[in-house]
Amino acid sequence: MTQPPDRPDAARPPDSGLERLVAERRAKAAAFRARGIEPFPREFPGRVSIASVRAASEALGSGEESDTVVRVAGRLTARRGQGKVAFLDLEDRDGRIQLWASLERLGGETMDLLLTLDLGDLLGVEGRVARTKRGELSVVVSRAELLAKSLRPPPDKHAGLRDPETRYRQRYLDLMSNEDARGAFIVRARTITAVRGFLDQRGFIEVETPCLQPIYGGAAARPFVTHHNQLDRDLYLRIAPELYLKRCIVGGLEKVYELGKDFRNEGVSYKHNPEFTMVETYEAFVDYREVARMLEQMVAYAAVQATGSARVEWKEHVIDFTPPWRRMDLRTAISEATGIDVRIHTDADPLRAVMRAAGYDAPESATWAKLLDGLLTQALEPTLLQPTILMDFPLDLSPFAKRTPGDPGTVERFEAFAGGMEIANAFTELNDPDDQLERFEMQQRDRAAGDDETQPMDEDFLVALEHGMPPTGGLGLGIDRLVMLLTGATSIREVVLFPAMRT
RNA sequence: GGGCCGUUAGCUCAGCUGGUAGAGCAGGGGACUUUUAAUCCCAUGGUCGUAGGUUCGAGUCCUACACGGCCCA
Repeated sequence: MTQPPDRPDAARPPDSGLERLVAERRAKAAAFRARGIEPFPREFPGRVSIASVRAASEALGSGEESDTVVRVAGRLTARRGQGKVAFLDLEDRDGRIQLWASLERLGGETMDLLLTLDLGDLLGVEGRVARTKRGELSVVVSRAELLAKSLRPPPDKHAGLRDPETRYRQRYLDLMSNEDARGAFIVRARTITAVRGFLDQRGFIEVETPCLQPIYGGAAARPFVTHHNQLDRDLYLRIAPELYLKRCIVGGLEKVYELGKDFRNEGVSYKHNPEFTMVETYEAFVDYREVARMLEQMVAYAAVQATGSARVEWKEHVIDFTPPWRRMDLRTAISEATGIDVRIHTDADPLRAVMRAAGYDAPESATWAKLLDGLLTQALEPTLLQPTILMDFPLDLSPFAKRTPGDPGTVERFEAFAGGMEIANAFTELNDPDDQLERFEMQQRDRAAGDDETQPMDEDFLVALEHGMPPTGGLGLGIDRLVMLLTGATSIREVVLFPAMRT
């Protein structure tokens, strides 16, 4: 396994490669101190971003030097030339710019500083902006200051860091050496800002509800268990904020959302991380059809804000989030995709037989609803590349959704898919406390039958519903998966800064 | 959980049928006043993921394990 490098003072054979490189860097830091240069100074005032320098200097012609003096700071990523003139590349979060250093302008001491620096050191410079004869925008260095000494060698300046394990475990190395990695997290930040802005603008208020919950609920998942020492009781990390957000609706907050982490004790895959980010919204007085309209507008808005377009490249395709999205009835979609009509096979045994005959996985213990869900996952979901809203789910899979009038086995629920993944889940919220009690009881029966992803009974939530919850449309949108789609990432680990790793 | 692949210098990677471990970059010494992966010369840097096994001899073959990646469940 690839371990993070040992500390330099750790016992190891003398003069090993890394130890020597670190010793050389430490010796340089000591030499700076001996000359009265602090290798870790406290500030670099007046610094502007490299991107802003570039934007302000577009008109500068080759061979021209402007009167503008700028102060830029960042990491030293490359150096060309030595002796009496040198070119260095300085990189900050949003850009890279060449530094042009000459003995003539700088004098021996500063020139020596620049030539003694190591790649990876943090550096601040002041100078006029110029464009070289060959057209490269540069800062003609008149002052230079070491801002932080890097004591360990950075990844390769061209190839960057490739090893996926090191990229995830030491993400800072990925961020400093791979511009794409940095870009993905900038898109992520913009996406979250856009989602918040969209909801705020529509009159939602952002609320915060407990992550540590005495009873978990709101999704079909196994929880993490933790313990409060003083209260001497176990608590669960939330699998969803749903039941608390509905309490807010009961209280009259009318339109609420929460954007934050949920925790589900399940396997890790390209689209699952045990902790992940979800936005849940609840709006009083609307049903799931209105939620669907809001979702497609919100996602299209976020895509434009984060990437500049509602059309994004995904693998070899282009996904177009422009509303309206395709809407299909779940059962129709399944029979079109599989040839299996779940409206004919209305019991578990015949459906299981047909599924097995068609080559699908159909566990003996699965109920009819679970089998249908299996068909969705196996046959339909991977084909849903363009944004698609599948409407009307089996009641058994949806303990918090309102029944469809005149169709007792069905609820007003939709899931949205794109890129072959589920990205959102929504329903007309169940607000009849007696029906809710029945649903909890159904869940208890399923648990007794061996299902370990059922909802535990939540009496306190029922009491809240008994005080009266307005008709409400609710939504959960997976932020990580949305960001995957907006960045072209094929693994959730590419959009989670510090993904879960073994040990 | 199963299958396949990977783990060699700080980084990126070679290393064939088993025969004393290589390159580029980075780092060290030197040359160079407009470079763009700068260039040129010199020297340096390795418990080949871990533990066993086969063999006269293992980076290479076998087994187990660890960690990772991809696919499947």
